[in-house]
Amino acid sequence: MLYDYLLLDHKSKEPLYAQLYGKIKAAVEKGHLAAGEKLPSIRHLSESLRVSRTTVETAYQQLCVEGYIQSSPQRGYFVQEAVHTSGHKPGVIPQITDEPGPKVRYNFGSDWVDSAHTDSKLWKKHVRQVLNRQEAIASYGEHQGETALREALAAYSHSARGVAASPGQIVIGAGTQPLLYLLCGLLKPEERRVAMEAPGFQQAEQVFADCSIPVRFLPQDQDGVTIRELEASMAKVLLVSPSNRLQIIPMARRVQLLQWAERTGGILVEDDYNGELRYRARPVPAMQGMASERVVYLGSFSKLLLPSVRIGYMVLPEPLLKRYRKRAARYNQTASKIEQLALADYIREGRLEKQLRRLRKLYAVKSTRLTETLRQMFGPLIDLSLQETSLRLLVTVKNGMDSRELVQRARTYGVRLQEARNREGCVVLGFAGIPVEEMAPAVARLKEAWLV
Amino acid sequence: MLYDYLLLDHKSKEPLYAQLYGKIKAAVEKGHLAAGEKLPSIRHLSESLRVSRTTVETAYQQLCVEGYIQSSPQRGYFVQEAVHTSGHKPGVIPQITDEPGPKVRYNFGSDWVDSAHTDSKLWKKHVRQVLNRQEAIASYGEHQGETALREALAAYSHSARGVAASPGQIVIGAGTQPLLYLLCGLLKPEERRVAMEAPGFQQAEQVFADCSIPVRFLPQDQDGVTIRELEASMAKVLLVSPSNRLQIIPMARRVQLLQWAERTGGILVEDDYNGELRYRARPVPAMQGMASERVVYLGSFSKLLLPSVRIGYMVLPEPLLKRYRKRAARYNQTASKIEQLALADYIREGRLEKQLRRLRKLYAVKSTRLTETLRQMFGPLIDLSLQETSLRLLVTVKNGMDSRELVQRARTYGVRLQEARNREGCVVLGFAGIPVEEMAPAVARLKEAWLV
DNA sequence: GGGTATTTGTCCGTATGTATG
DNA sequence: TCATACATACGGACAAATACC
Repeated sequence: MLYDYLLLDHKSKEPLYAQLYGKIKAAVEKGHLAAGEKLPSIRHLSESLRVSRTTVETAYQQLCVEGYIQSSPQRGYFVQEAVHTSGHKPGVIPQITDEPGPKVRYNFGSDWVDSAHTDSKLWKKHVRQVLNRQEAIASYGEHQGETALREALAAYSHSARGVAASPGQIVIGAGTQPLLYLLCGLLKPEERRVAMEAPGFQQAEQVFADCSIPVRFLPQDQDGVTIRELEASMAKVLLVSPSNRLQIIPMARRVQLLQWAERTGGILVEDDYNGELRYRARPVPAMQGMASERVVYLGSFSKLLLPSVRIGYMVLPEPLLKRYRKRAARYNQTASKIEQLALADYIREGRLEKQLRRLRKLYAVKSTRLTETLRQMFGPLIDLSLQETSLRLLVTVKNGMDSRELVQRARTYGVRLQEARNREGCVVLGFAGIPVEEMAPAVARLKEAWLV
Repeated sequence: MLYDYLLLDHKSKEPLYAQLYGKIKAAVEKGHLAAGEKLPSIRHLSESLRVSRTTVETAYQQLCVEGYIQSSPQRGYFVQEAVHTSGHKPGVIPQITDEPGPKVRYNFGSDWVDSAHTDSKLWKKHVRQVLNRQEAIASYGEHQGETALREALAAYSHSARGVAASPGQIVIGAGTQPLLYLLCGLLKPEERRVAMEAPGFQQAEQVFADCSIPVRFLPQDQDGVTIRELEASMAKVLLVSPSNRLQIIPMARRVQLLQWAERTGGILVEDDYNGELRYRARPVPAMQGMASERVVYLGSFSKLLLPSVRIGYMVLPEPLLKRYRKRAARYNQTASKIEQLALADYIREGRLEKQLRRLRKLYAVKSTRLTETLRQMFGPLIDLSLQETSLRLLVTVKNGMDSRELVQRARTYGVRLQEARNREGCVVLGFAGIPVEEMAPAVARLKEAWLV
């Protein structure tokens, strides 16, 4: 085989792998490579082109991350099916149909994920394997969650997030909400005073409301909640989302928060939503690892694995664990046993970490692409500020419109996005749900909407 | 992954590779990295720490030279086998196990079912089919529960239990507990006064406690809760389990309860636990069907299908439904989407009703066999009282032992069973989990335990 | 149809060129 | 000139999927 259209220029300044990437990408986009078609194997192509296997591998990987092609281990690389259909891909279905309006064509809502890049095949395989274990489906699950999963999570959360937890400290649940209910039940009467960073975490607020636990929202400086406000609030429980903020909480403030907890006997609930998804910045370990005695750690997976898998976990510190054990039997496990066991195997085989690496690369590409496109099209008319871990970009538009108007106008042009709270002229673009190749058209649409 | 103990300080004057070298060296010396343990690969560590591969490589090389670690080409770096002071592994905290006790040979616990009679084959088939529907696993579920399942349940609950519900009134959840939390959130402040029949329904009591809703337990006559006590309690919500009692609630009392609800604006929560499993007596339809405006109906499946499938549903009357709709988006669905869809198909094909017929026959046989065997072996030493719908037999043993002692002694003989609350010398035998052919040996074992 | 050889993606340590003080 | 850090490129080893006998 010669693959002459892929011939590379060794004298060019552009790296070999980049040349190859570009050529294949072009071939896919122009339809020269049909959907489902098999690409030459890494070895064959590297021999044909007289380059190293790594060169080909690097190019393939990048294409893979961006969704042009798909890897099937030990079988080959294949051109993605239907990448460029303009319709909705399965898996990008709106959560709720909030107020109807013009049809949403580009969804920058932060509750979406572009599921084109999940490895549902592998997940299915694991579920199937669990199904074949008769004892797994024919018996009740453990109240606290399957031991196998708790063991896998202890190891994973340690290596991925620096969480120090034994399997016995981990409680599984069908997402964050059931776990929070459980946590509320563990609080002593005098502890039922909760503070949060800012309104907006509706799922949590609802739980506290249901448990009739009063919630205070604390004013913040740029580093997050201040100790002064925290102490003034008289709260005994502070719920923080260190990874889901515009700015990370610097170490100094973290230490202060932990000191507050130890000094006052307070409880720090650390919601590590998407904590492992730092795709660009350097990793910041969970606070739980710094002082596990006063911290409750909350982790989840729906953004990492598949939207349909709703499993979360909570790491309880010793004092709360004691209270939990007394009443564990009164809480039924909410997460599906089969999915728990499948997830345990998935993690144990290191698949989750692999998936994570893949997602990090993908989101790095997406954020770069979005940033570049915005800069290019709007120039000095916008300011950008990328949230380092979450999958959102904070955009300040300097065209005189306020946040509401920006959102409204975008909406009439078929682009869904969110207002930034407390920031005039700011909107938030969640880019997880936008396929790479739709970034440019989506931004173009925004330009139409905003620059009249 | 994270390797938080290796996190580097980019602002430090010390070179990155030197920092890394020092940290790993310290970890090896302190024994945190055991001899022979594999270090993270250069690639992974460089990605995790967001430094270049060379940085990691330089550190590794230096460690290699100094004999701390060893390179094994194409395999990785490993900690040198050498004598190091042993230390505790990080993050491994001893797990607490519940009291062991003698091995359980015969399990009369009421949370047990005899798995030989579940049709797991068919269930597996349905799950597999759902797995093959890509859109099913690659998208978020509906907050209220999958429409397909709610439609199937509306039809099933009507035909099986006389429940009058449209799919829009049905809310799915991972068992009764999450649904009760949700229900608590729907109550107005003045409605937060709950009455129950008697202590013992721990799962529900715990939910009310978590929501700080006071619960009154009402004295009963033989037909259940009396209206007089109900009115005296000033409760606004009454939780009844009509099918999970020793005696059914007669129609007259049912009407009285419904009238109470209508007269006072009260809410009747009907927990129809195992309601469809009347294997001996004539079926009694759900109260919900008699006056759906004031009744919340709760149904579940774990006893019908497979213990591992934890799906329940709640039928909300119009007034509560309105409140629910307003905040539905704030509650995430807890039940597994895949299992919801599999269950929908299962029900739609009429499998659930078939399974029900099978179980009714089976449990009729089991209860007869158990009753007969007990009478035969113990003669006049015991009194039996069979709960008409539930899968339990209330046994009064007249050998002078109290409930605690009966349970304890049985346990040492490898038989697990439960105390009957508030009844001296009584124990509860749940027979769902004992295969028919093991009834006789199990009872013989009890005889050994109790008749010394 | 069951064992064996081959193909293939993937992981790995390594080497080299280059930019920046 | 040298130390540091990064980007690119190389080929060996491995296990799983597949094709072949």
